[in-house]
Amino acid sequence: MASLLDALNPEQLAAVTLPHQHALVLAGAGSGKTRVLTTRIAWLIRTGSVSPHGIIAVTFTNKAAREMLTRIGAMLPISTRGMWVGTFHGLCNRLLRAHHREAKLPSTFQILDSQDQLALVKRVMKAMHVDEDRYPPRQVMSFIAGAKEEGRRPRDVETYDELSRRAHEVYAAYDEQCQKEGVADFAELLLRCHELLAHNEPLRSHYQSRFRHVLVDEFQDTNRLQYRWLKLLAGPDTAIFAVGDDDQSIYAFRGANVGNMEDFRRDFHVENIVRLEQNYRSHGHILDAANALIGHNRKRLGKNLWTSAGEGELLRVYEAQSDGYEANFVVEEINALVRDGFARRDMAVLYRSNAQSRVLEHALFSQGIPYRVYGGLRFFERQEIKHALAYLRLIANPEDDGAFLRVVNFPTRGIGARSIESLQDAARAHGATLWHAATTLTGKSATSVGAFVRLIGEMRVATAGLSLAETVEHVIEKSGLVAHYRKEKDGAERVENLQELVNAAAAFTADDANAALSAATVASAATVGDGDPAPADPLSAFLAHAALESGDNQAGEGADAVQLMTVHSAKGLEFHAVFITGLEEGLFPHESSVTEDDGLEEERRLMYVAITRARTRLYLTFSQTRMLHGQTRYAVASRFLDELPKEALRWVTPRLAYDVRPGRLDDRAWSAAQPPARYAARVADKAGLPFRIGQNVMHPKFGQGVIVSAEGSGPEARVQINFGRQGMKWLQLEYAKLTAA
DNA sequence: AATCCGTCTATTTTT
DNA sequence: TAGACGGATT
Repeated sequence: MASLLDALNPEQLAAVTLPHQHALVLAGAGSGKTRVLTTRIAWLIRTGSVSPHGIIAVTFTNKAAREMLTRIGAMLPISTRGMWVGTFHGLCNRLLRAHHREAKLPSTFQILDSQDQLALVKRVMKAMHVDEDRYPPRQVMSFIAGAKEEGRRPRDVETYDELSRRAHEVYAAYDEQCQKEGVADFAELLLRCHELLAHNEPLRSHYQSRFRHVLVDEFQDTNRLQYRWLKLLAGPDTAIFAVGDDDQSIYAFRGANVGNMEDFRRDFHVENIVRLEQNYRSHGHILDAANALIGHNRKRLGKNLWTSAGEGELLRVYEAQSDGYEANFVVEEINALVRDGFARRDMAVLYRSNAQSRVLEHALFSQGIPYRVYGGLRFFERQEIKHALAYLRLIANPEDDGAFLRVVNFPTRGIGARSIESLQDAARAHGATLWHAATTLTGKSATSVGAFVRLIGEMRVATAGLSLAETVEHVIEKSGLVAHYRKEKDGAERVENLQELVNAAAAFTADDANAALSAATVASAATVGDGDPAPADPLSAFLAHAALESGDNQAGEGADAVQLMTVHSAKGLEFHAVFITGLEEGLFPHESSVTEDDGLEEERRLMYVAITRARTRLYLTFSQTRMLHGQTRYAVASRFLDELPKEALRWVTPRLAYDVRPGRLDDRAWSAAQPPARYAARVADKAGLPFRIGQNVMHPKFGQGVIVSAEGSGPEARVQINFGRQGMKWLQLEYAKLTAA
């Protein structure tokens, strides 16, 4: 026991050994959050206060769930089987599979990923003759997802405008269609599971008494429905152990509700609140900067990180003339760091939006520096994989219209738009699925649709006795997918991926299926049965796995490469050296955040997350000009730079030839941008304005700004000025009292 | 059925 | 700027 708790600091120890009561752990960045969570679980089991069977631990990502399992496994001699550790969606899926009848789902129900979901929304809208231009499917989809995340079915939804009224109608039809096809989108997993527990008292009390400990990771990221789900799961003898950091809440845009932390405290009368403030990651100046920055936020539970590691290096600030120069600076510094013996994989270049990666990649590539870009297409999202999965889905559940449409004519088998349309008409007329229409209409006839129906039928028969891997192998061959991609000129990689899918299926049977599906069933004589099912249908399980865990996005995990990613995806990671790039008003903080409620505070939290990724060295860079949407934009430095303590910063921009302002290294003049002369000259000639684009100006009301663009001439002339935190303004030159600054 | 071309759009993302 | 998408063309 001692060894388990040995290396914990007093706060961590307090959290780990809390009594069997609800608790909220405010875990600052780098404060050993995962360690506390996993040690808590190990401690509970070791002290015999609960069996693995009585624990459920919820995370947001599969990665976090895996990490937790690995670490628990390392701490405990016993098997972690029987313990429910997973994502909200994964755990709900498990419950729904186990109780599919009560949840009114077929045992083989399929999970729609966002791609599938959007396709279904479009299909429903088309059937309803809803104008896609007036009601963009994406917006309708997020309306539906948003409603579900609030726990609302169509009958509970309030509409407020034209779009929401129409979206509401689509929602109703969409839900009906999902039910007909036996498919569930991501939000549906949670909502359906919530309803299952809410409406089925025996089931609810069964799980409530089973799970004596509910542990939640990243609690600040939970949405309303997830919180309600947790509340349902917690019975009178359940203790919820929630770990989170309100300062790292950066997912409000997808429904995360930090307010859940306050609500939790109130709803559960939480008395045990532990703050983990000792940071084991970053040096002093970095933490000073992080603390000072986040101190500008009003809405906080309050926390101050400290370290015993010493002050360390100053943060290096660099102002570039253009995004290209900024990238070059980053590359030079990376080269220098490599020369000093640091691993590239221990350096990260962060940016606010993905579009910024291009210039950086270009610079890295031309210098021959290996790099890896996070994000992008994941394995199970690839076209060829989705196609193969669609065949598999049809074998498991032919009513799946999405899967049907995806492959009915792929590879092409002479089923054109008109035959598909007549199928859709028939299906609609009978209120049935496409499969139903196809089988009843064409029956055993010699039409191409009939041939497709037979193909699927044959596949189902042929794979009935096969292993999962053999099934996949059979399907990718017999469907003609492999042959099709062999013929295609750039198909080699796709064929490889299909082969990789077979491997994934083989691996799945070995590990995941057992871990996920046949976890120890501690005999529950309960009438209810337990969510530890006998490995029901391996194919459905594999398909669920494919939807819930979309796989890695890139190969080359092991390579020593510089890591490029958005600040969002850097959350939870740490690096020796971190570059935060594009620190400009309008970009970071992003311009669309100023109109959102609490948008700026969320941007600031994002910056806080970015800063706290760095262990020893942190670069903050921005550029005077940036190519955005095909246009050069002039920008001023991000206000976040002003919010950092000067004592922690070291200005590293070399004095530029054109820049002769005195004392610029010391005073705040650098926060106004000076564009390269060549841009200014060209535009000034053309527009004939007294002011140049890129020029710094002073306005009596708005203060200092930079001219971003101009239009018109003479008395009509107007200029657009970026006043930094005052925002972007169009001013008529004739009236605006502008002076050169 | 495949390819081409014009139009549109552009924050962040996991499941 | 560049990628995605939809419609039209070959």
